[in-house]
Amino acid sequence: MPIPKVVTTRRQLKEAIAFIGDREEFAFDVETSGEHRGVPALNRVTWISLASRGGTTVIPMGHPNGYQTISKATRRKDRATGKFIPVPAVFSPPPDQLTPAEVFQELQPLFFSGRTKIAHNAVFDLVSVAKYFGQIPPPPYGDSIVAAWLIDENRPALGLKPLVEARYGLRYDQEGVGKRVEAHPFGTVADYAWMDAWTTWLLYTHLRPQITAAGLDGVWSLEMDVLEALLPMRAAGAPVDVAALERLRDDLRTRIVGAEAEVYRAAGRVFNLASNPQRQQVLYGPRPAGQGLKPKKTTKTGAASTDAQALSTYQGKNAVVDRLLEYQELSKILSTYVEGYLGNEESGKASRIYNGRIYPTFAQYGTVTGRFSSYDPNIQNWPRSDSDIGKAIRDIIEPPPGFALLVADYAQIELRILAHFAKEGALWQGFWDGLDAHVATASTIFGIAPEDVDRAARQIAKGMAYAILYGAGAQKLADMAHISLPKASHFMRVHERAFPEIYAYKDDLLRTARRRRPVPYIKTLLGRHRRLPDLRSHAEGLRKRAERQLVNSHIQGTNADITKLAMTRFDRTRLDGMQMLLTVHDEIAVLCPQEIAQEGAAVLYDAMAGPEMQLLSVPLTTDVKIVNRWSEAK
DNA sequence: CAATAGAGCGCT
DNA sequence: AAAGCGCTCTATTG
Repeated sequence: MPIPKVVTTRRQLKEAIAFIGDREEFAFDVETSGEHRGVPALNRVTWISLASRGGTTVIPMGHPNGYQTISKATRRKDRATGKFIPVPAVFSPPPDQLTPAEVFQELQPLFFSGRTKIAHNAVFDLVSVAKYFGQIPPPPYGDSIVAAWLIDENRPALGLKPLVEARYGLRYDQEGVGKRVEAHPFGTVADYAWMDAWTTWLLYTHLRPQITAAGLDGVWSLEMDVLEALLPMRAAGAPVDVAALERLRDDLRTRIVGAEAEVYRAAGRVFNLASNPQRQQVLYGPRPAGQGLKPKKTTKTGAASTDAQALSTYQGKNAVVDRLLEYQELSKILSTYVEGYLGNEESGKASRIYNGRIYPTFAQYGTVTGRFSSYDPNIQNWPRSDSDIGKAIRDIIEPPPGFALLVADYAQIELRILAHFAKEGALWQGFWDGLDAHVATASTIFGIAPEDVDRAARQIAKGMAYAILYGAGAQKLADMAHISLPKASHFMRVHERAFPEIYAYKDDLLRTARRRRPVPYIKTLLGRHRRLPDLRSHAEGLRKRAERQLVNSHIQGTNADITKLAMTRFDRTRLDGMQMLLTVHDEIAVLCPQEIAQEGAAVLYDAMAGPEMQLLSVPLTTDVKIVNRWSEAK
């Protein structure tokens, strides 16, 4: 029996499910509505479409519209004011539809079976439907966005529409139906949702064999396990102390008003502190209107830079500079981390806190190196705990009563990975001897005993380590370590003599990558690829850049492999009540019932650094802290 | 009005 | 001529 195209009756639903149920794997896609349509823990699913070999179906369950009956115009000009006013579309009543309860009850056997559930960005769709099932559908999973990313991590747009257009030359959403399905007619949305499931199926069946052909089955399996670990995280979100955030808002607002006034007083004029052209005038314009400072730095377009680095020369010497830097710090925190979450009526910012929780999205496909990215909100760039303001921000994560926060991070993991790849030498030995890596490096470079290494020497060594990782030049090192350029060059030469194995590793890696066809690439510890076409560029600047990216990707990507593996291990071994909250590249934070905090910490430790995680030829160590607030961890 | 670019800045 | 991100604001362009 063929599959019905649009399902509005129980009989059709049973037919559709019987058809899909005959298959081992199926793709699905949800359309969501409501205030929180982008938050899968809270949104309302108004359509679900299913596709598999030979058939695709779409199931509406609460679409509000029928046909569009009056005008196609979306806005009209007001005669009196000349402004545009939105015109609400007028629709006929929608057809009778099944309810979500009816639909998900029937879908239960399909989703809670051994069939492979495939979607494009599957975490979103799986968590969206999990609410209706009362639990998260089990693996196996497939994800066409992850597949496309593993095959080409450099692709700028991984969305379903760009991929479908690139592969099939097909464009089916010119009007942006998917952005707001409830604003479109029933038939339009039916076609749209149907296409989403169908194209997801097409893409997946096209891409999945390519994963195998490219030798990426290992990372694919890792990423599907990561996807599984992300589901409960995304479903639960992270609890936030709203009252503390509001107090912080009030405090910052007061301080900013003062800071702003002080800038104006010092400058002798009022201007827009956030406008670069105006800041340039005030700082670099001739006296008396401006401060007459000499620009120390230009932006990439050649303008006089007013960033903190450019102004640092005049710190303590010019009152406008000092006050401006203070203002800048406060206003960054307020707008990004406080009002960005609480919302702000005046500027029209929406709140990002729902039921006392934020729901950051961790995109496992969000970077070219294999790391996660985080957005809406980005929780990976919260200010560090070494300032009071940073502490206050981090501390808005509030464990519920009876819960502790476990915070674990890998110690110097990128340097350990570097030592592992270099296989031998002073860095490698230093990790085995349990030395502080930077102290050990300083001791080697300067030829002094470790106990004689002072802070300045350690700072230079640390700068050196990151210079190697990121491929910085002598100038950058000089800036970082606050030393002269000749000194920096000298230390870099000494470093090269003291750690020949590191430079041999880099050369080797470059050679291996260059030999690969058709495009040069590296493989991380767990087999992830990073392609760098520019490694063969004839433009020296591009080629050198690609060389730096290659070394960095090898190390950063291996770090991502290890952290992602640790997350999957944690997900499998976590005790009842434990919940992963967030991950910041080399760090994992977890909620744990207070009474099992010790056992929980041991489980987390083992997941991150237990015997099975000793994947490197140097020890991989982790520090797990049991705290009440995040800032206490550092 | 919406989208984009540029500058700037938070993090590992 | 330092790798990888996302967010906010202003100014400009469509």
